[in-house]
Order: sequence, then structure tokens, then C-alpha cells
Amino acid sequence: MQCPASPPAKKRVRLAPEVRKQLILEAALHEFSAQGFGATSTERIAQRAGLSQAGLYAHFRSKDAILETLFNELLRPEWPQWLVADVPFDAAMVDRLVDYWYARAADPALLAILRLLVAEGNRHPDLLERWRRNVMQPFFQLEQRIIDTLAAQDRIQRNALTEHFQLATAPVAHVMLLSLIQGGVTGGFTDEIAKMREAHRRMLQQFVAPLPSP
Amino acid sequence: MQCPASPPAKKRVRLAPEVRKQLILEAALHEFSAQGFGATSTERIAQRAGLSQAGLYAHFRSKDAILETLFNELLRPEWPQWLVADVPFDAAMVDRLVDYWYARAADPALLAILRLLVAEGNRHPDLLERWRRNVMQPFFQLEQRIIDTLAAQDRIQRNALTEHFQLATAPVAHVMLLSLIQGGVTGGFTDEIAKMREAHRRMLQQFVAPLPSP
Amino acid sequence: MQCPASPPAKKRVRLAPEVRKQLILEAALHEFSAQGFGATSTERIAQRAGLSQAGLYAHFRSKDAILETLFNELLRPEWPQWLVADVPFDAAMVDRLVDYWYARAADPALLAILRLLVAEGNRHPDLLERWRRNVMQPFFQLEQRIIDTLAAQDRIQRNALTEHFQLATAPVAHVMLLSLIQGGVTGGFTDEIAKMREAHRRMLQQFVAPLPSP
Amino acid sequence: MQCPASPPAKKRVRLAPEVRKQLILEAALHEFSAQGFGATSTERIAQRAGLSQAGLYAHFRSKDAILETLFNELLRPEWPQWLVADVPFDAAMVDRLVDYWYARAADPALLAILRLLVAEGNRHPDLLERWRRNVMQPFFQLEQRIIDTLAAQDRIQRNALTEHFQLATAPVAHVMLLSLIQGGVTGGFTDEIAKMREAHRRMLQQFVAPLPSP
DNA sequence: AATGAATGAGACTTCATTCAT
DNA sequence: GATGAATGAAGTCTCATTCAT
Repeated sequence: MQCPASPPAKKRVRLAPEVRKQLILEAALHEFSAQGFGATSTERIAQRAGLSQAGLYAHFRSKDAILETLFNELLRPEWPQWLVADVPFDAAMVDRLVDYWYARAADPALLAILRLLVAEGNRHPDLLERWRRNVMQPFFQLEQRIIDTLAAQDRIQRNALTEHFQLATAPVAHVMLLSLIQGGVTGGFTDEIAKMREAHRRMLQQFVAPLPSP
Repeated sequence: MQCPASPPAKKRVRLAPEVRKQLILEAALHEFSAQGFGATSTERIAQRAGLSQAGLYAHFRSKDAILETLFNELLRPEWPQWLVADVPFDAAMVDRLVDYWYARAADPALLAILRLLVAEGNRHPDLLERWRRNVMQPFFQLEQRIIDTLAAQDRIQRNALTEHFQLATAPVAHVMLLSLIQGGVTGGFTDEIAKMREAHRRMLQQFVAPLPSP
Repeated sequence: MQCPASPPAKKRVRLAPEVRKQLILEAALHEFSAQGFGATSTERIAQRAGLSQAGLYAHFRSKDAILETLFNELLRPEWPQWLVADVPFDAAMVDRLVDYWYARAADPALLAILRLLVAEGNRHPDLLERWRRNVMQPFFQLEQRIIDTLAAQDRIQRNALTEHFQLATAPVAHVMLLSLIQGGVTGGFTDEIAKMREAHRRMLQQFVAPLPSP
Repeated sequence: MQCPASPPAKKRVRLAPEVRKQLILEAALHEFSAQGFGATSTERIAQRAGLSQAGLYAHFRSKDAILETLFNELLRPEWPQWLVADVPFDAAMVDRLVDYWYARAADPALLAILRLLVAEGNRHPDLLERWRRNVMQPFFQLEQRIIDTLAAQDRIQRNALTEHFQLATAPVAHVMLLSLIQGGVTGGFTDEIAKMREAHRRMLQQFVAPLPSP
């Protein structure tokens, strides 16, 4: 019998632990986010990470440990310098901010972790707490800082929107929710999202626009 | 878990198919939402529905069929009469709307299905599509209708917020996202949410407030 | 393509739980004793018990649970009536006792459990303790009762052997140890054992023989 | 267990092959005896021998090879000079013999190999055979020699016990069996064993005691 | 000689599902 | 309609072993 379909003869590739570990984490994030933690087999992760299933266990104690590490890596708060720095909140800054927000809201990695939090958060209440502290609270504080800046400059129009500034940032959350629910990048709410972004930008620009002289 | 050690002497209860079916669907929604589809065993559903694991199959072809039926039930668009009817959009209506929105945003059943959509939607693109058509589009249309009403009445302040009215409804989405991620009802963002609701209410009230006479 | 080697088409055989359970326990004892607990796969047990591997778990929570149940069943002390009853310790009784002892010492089931205790006892100290209480202590007490009987009859020859009567019963232990180490029934120390039994019988008969009148 | 989280910075120690080999064998004996061959991982042996799992394979072809070598080492018959030598069998000798026997019966190394033989012997019938030839037969021969000596000296009391002298040595086997089944050194039958030893000693001393002159 | 990353085989266990009762 | 025993197909994890360094 001829056996032309030779087995792929996988070469054993040896990588530095940090490299492999990172590959595994990336693979895991991708798969977890696409199908959920429970429905993702370690086999798939291993395949995508380029090693055998058993190989995973040289780097992680268990499948759960992978998820945990993933969360630990991802929930480390990381904000761009220009966001945290004490820069003036002007038109340029608004542009930058809007671009940044909507870029992040479309970032597959961020969406992946959000999806994980929604789907698996119940089983990991501590992770939810960390996410609240590390990600959401800084976000809220940023909003507050912006308001304070504007108030100090006396350039703010006093209204419900500005008094509770989260109302003004809510559209980003809206977009994220839409993105979460639309499966892939294609189709879905792409159009709506783009329109919302620009409307949002215009809205925020109004806040920093020079007040019409009376 | 099949544990032969403790026969609690369960009585065999026979129910009408529709009743049992509904019990199963409720049980399934609860469990799926709490732990995800993949991590929910038919055993748990059966237990919560008050029958044996095998009994499920007298009512549903498969576990997947339960999920599908669940979605079918849940994605049937259902809007309260007063929302769809051609009623004037005034202060009373705003109150009603805000109360309705935030009540739904806190409705465990709705959150459950949202969570399901986020977690399992990828495997069921058709469901996402249906959800878009049945739930989101009507929602957007409602928004548009409101705007049109106001515009027709010439009572609208032309600004970015009103031109793209989704900006004005986004806070509801924001709240939903927060609720999705906070595990149970207790703890989490309860306070933030209440504050946001009232601010949101005030903001919307401004739209329908009588314009200051020039 | 012809497919003459039809799959064996295993019929699904449904048995009463107690029957199946007993089958499983017997199978497990056999396999554990033959190859040790660790080296015995649940697959083998299942095969010998006549059901699929997964079927085991309808009756036992785990492989360990099988072992535990096995021990519980086997360590239940069970002595023949005539041993416990307050019968005279005469020549007939000695015959009976010797036959009983050496029969038990050759009983595959008892050897199996002994082997298990030796091999796996370290991991289950509580089992060892139970074995001591349930099996060994009654044995020792029996010995003591015999001695007391004889002493009361004043028929005993005072010597080291009778003062510590375990010396007189030790040959049974010796035989058991030999049996444990000789693999199957065939070969090994069969001859030595038979000779030892008869010598042991003669020795014990001397104790109950009428003392030579002075 | 491979746990990447804590690199204790193990220094790489290079030893002469014979030294390492001996370390490995000792480690293996300890672990095999404590948990059985099947339940002992090479990881544990390696750890106890002070090298890495893979390092074992520089010294042994396989895990089975370790067991085999172990048996080969241990089944080499080794008797103390004074036992084999043609010394008179008198009171002093009895003392010596009893002390030696009961010391060996408590020797962890001997118990370890006995436990191995009981537990794994089935898979290695040749080993059992070797053990019989190398260990048991010399033992029996020794017994015979003692009897012959005594008979030649006409100092023996003709009775069942002496005609089949194994009856007189059986208590050692009894003690070994007890030791095998009591897990560690502590607890268990320590007391019984001590009493048995002294009774045994007295019994044997009677054989070599000067016969009462008629 | 020694290591740690890597692997294939196999272990136990769970699960969705079927079937006889 | 309902059940519990039974099953095949995974899934996670362990282990003895190999290989490049």
C-alpha cells in the first residue's frame, strides 16, 4: 500500500519560556473570546500556540491558571501618558480622546477580555472587583478630572450632561456593547458605530468651543 | 452528579408538556446566564426544572435545541403599548420611559439573554442577526420617532446630542454593560447606576421642557 | 469495500444496581489484586464487569470510591459460628480450626485483600486501623479464648509456646506471607505449605491430647 | 510537578555515575515501597535523588530498569558470617539469632522489598522465583541445619515442633506480615511484636537447654 | 552528566444522549 | 411522560520518555 500522505513530521521547536508563555496567552485569549472558556479545548489553544497539548502544562498548571494569568495580564491598568498628564482639555485633546476611545472600543483584545468578563466573570468575582478598581475607576476619575478642568476654566455649560459627565462618555460604552454582540468585525453595526463616533466628537467639541460672547 | 449513595425517594411528577417545557426554559435561562452554555450541564437544568436528566429529551431534541428555543422566545420583540403608540413625547412620557429603560436594564431575564448573546453569539450568527432586527432596530426606530416628534413640534434644541439621538440614549447601554459585568445584583455599581439614572432623567427632561421664550 | 468484520454490536444489558455493583466490586478486587490499584485501569474493571468504562460512574463516584467500598465490604468481620461459640477445644475442634485456617490462607479473595492492604495500605491509614480492629484483634482474642479454655481445664503444658499462644498460630501467618509472594496458585510453595499444615495440625493436637497419667 | 512559578535556582551538581546511581536506587526503593511502583512518578524519584527527571535516563534505560536493578541488588543473598559458619547452636547463638531475625523483620529496607514483591511480584514472576531461590531456600536450609545439629547432639525433644522446624521459626514471618501491613514504624503492633519476640526467644532457648537428667 | 521544554499515550472523569422499563 | 442504567465521545491532566542545549 502506498502511503503518500506522509505524516507532517512535526519538528520539535523549543522556545524560551517567556516566548512560549506569551504565545499561549495570546492563543488562549483568542479562543476563549471566540467560543468562551468552557467550550475552548486545551487542544485548540495548544495548536494555535504551536505546541502539543501536554506542552501547555510545562508552562501553566491548569486551564484555569491560563485564564487567571490572562486576567492578571489584562487587568493591569495601562493608560497612555497624554491621558494621565495634566494637559489642557481643548479641541485637540478632544480629538485625541475620541480617537483613542473608539480605537480601544474596536480593539479585539479589549473586546475579548470584556467578553470574558461578561461570560466568565460570575465564576471569578475577585476578577470583576479588580476590573472595577483597575479599569473602571480610573476611567471615571479621568472623566471627573476633565470636568474639573473645564469648571475651573469656567468654560462649561451647566447642564445635566456636564454635571454628570458619564452621560457624555456613555456612547463609548454603547459602542462597546454593540461590538460585543456583533460577532466578527464584518457586518453588524459598523455604520452605526462610525456615525455615533463622529456625533460624539462633535458633541464633545461643543464643550470646549469658545463660548459665544454675549 | 449521579450519586447512587442517597436515594431521596423522588416522586415521579407528571406535568402537562407546556408547563414542563416552560419550567425547563426558565431553568435553562437561569443556568446558562449564570455559567454560560458550555459550562451548564443538562443535569443542572433538569434538577432545577424538577425532572431527571433524561426527562429533558421528552421535551427537547437536544441541549442546543433548548438554547435555540430560548432565543426564539426571548428575541420575540415585545414593546409596551404606550411606547409604540403615537403618544406625545412630554415630561410624563420621559419619566415613564426612563423608569422603563432602567427597569429593563436591571431585569435579570434581559441581562441573562444579553449575557448569552455576548458569550454564545459567535456560535449563532443568525441569532445575532435576529436580535439586531428584532430588538435593536425597533429601539433605534423608537429613538428616531421621538426626535421626529420633537422636531415636528419645533421644540428641539439643535445640537450634536439631538441630531444623533443615540447619544442621548447611550447611558442605558452604559448601565447595561456595567450590569453585565457586575456579577450579582448586590455590590458593584449600584450607586453609580442610580445616580446615572437620575442625571439621565434630568437631561431628557430638558429636551421637552418649554423653550425659554425669547 | 466489504466490511465483513462486523462490529461486535454490544447489546446494552441493563442490570439491577446491586447486581452490577457486585460485579464491579468483584472485577475490581480481581484486577487490583493482580496488578495493584495504580496499574489497574478503570477500563479493565469495566470490561470484566461487563459494561462500559463510563458506566462505572453510575455506580461509583470514582475509582477511589471503588477501592473504599471494596475495603468496607471486605473488612466486615465475619467469623464462622462454631468459632465464636463456646465450644470445647478438643481434637475435633483442632481439626476443624486447622482446616479453616489453611483454607482461608489459600482463599484468593482473602489473599487479594491482604495484598491490597500491603500495597495500598500506606495511602489509607484508616483502613489499616480498621483491619486491625475488625480482623486481627478478633483473631488474637480467639487465641486467648482457646488458651483460657485449656488453662481452665488444667490440661495445658506450661511452656513458652502456650504462654504466648500466638507462637502456636504463627504458622498460619507464615503460610499467608508465602502465598502472598508466590504469584498464582500453581508453583511456588505449595508443597511446603501442605507439609506445614500437617505439622501444625499435629502440634496443636498435642495440646489437647490427654496428658500422660503420671 | 512542573511548576514554572518558582525557580529555586537549583545548582547543577555533577556526581560520579556510581554515586548517582546508588542515590537513585535508594530513592526509588523508598518511594516504591511507600506508594507502590505504579503510583511512584519518576519525578519523585528524581527529586529525592537530587537531580532532574530527565537526568534519570542518563543512568537507567527506563523506570522498569530501575525496578529491575533494584531487585537484582536486593535479591543478592547475603548472610552474616556467623550464621553460615559451622558454629554450635547454643544459648548464645539463639540469642544472636533471635536478635538478628527481629532486627531484620523491622528493617525498613527489607520490608520495602517484601512489599514490592507482594505488590509487583505478579508482573515479574522471574523475580519471585529468584527470591525463592536466593532468600527463602537458604533460610529453610539454615533451619534444617540447625535441626540436624541438634539431632546429632541428641539434645532435641522429639515433637511436632522440632520435626518440622519451620513451625518454630514461623513467628518471624508472622511479625513481618504484621509489619508489612502496619504503615509506618509508629503505632500498630509494636507492643505485640516485642512480646512475641521475647516469647519466641524463650521458646527457642528451651530447645538448647540442657535436658533434664533422668 | 544534567537540564527543561516538548511529546504521545493513556489515565480518570464528565457529558449529552439513548434505551428499556 | 418519566426514569435510571448505559454509552461514545470528548475533555483535562499526568506520566514516562526524548531531544536540543
